Amino acid sequence: MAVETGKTPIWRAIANALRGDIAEGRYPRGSKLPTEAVLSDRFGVNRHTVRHAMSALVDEGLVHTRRGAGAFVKATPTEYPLGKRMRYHQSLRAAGRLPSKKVISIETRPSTAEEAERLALRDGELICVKHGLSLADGQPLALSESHFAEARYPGLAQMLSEETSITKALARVGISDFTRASTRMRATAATATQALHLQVREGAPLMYTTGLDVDAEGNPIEYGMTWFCGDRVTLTLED
Amino acid sequence: MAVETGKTPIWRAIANALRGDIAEGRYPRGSKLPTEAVLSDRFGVNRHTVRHAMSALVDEGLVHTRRGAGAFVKATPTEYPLGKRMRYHQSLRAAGRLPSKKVISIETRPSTAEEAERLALRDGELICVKHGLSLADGQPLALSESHFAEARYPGLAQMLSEETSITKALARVGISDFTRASTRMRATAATATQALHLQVREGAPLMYTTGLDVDAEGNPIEYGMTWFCGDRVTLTLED
DNA sequence: CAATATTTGTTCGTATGTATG
DNA sequence: GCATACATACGAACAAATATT
Repeated sequence: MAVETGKTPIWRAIANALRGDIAEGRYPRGSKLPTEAVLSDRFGVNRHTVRHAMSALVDEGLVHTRRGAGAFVKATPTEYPLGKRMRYHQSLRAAGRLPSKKVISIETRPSTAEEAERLALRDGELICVKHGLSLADGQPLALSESHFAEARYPGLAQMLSEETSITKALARVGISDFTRASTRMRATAATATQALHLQVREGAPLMYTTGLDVDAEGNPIEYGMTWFCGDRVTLTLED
Repeated sequence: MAVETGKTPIWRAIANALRGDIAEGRYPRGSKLPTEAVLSDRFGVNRHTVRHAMSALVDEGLVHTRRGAGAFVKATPTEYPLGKRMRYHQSLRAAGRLPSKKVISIETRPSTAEEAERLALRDGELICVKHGLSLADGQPLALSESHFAEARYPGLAQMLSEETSITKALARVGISDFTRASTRMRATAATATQALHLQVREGAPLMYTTGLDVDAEGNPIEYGMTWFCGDRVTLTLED
């Protein structure tokens, strides 16, 4: 990938290029990156500039360096399959990651017109909203906001605070199965608060997805919004 | 949506918030935005600051204003369905947009190891690469890079330069049908060159998708990369 | 139709932080 | 250190177009 001029500092552009290459799988997990000498030659910059970029990648936890040996890819983006039956923990374990979740807040409040429409409720009916943070190998991966109709699932707020997984909490209120009905995706820039939670720069690219989960009869169960960290996840869509 | 502190100027944060609201459909196409007075009160800022944000949205072509009347939503993000049979022109016309394409460059060169693998070629075999820009209603929507095996489709480079649509060019070399085998998505920041083509800020969030198109027998035809402008497109995924 | 209220557009002024030379 | 320029943000007033009563 070429590096071009502009407002972006050169070292950051180089870091972006290397991060992209790692993300694309050109440098798989565990593989050795080109030496600083090769990189500084390839990009036409001083070795110090390459070192600056590399140190940024080390800070991000993407690569680690060993003196005399080289720089090695520590983590590659998590492959996250989109589909009717995606489950967070399951998907991440399949990708060889250790999944974990942190609850940021759980609130019960009247729904807005939009939320009510998505969940097929009357405007203003109570909904249970869970804000959470999803991690892979301890690294923040995504922020989520999940909306449920309070009246349909009494005690759900309590369950959500006790269980780590939404799937399990839903099971405890009698929802044994659900599927994804629709997904919408956009790219957005991280706000200051999002950046704080995801441990990225403000303005960092995020994949913003909204989705509706329904039961076997097609009744809406959960209306969810997820902000994936653009650098750390690749959403995949098979056939 | 709340506006938070940080390095981002307040007017830009407000513009982002409004852009997001429009994208989410909270303000449908043609609807009136809240007055400057209401917005400046809601965000707790001076009316000038709101005006600055609004003027940015006007510049983007997202909103138009009428003195004495208000600010109105001019365009909402194009809905772009992902699926086995997505075709650019067809999808955009379905979304009520006027699609057009611009060819940036067409080159024939030896494939890299990665490109060869995706297209099931021997390393170094010639490939035909087309760089293009997709527009909706004259506004840049996405940058694309399409890779084809040169040997399999003699004369394709010529066809690609003559036809506006890849589908038509492929038809002229005997490919009557193809489907999308797999799609991968990530969020990235626009580089300076990408920003120039897409007419966005450097660092603006893009949806980077890579996909492989195959024929009825599953043989790879096209390996394509597309950078969608995050603010102007919503990728959708039904059932 | 006319009077009035609302809303955007414009032009002053003030102040602050930051980058540049 | 200092002067300069620029972007950001707030405040007040008025003009012009539109909407409403």
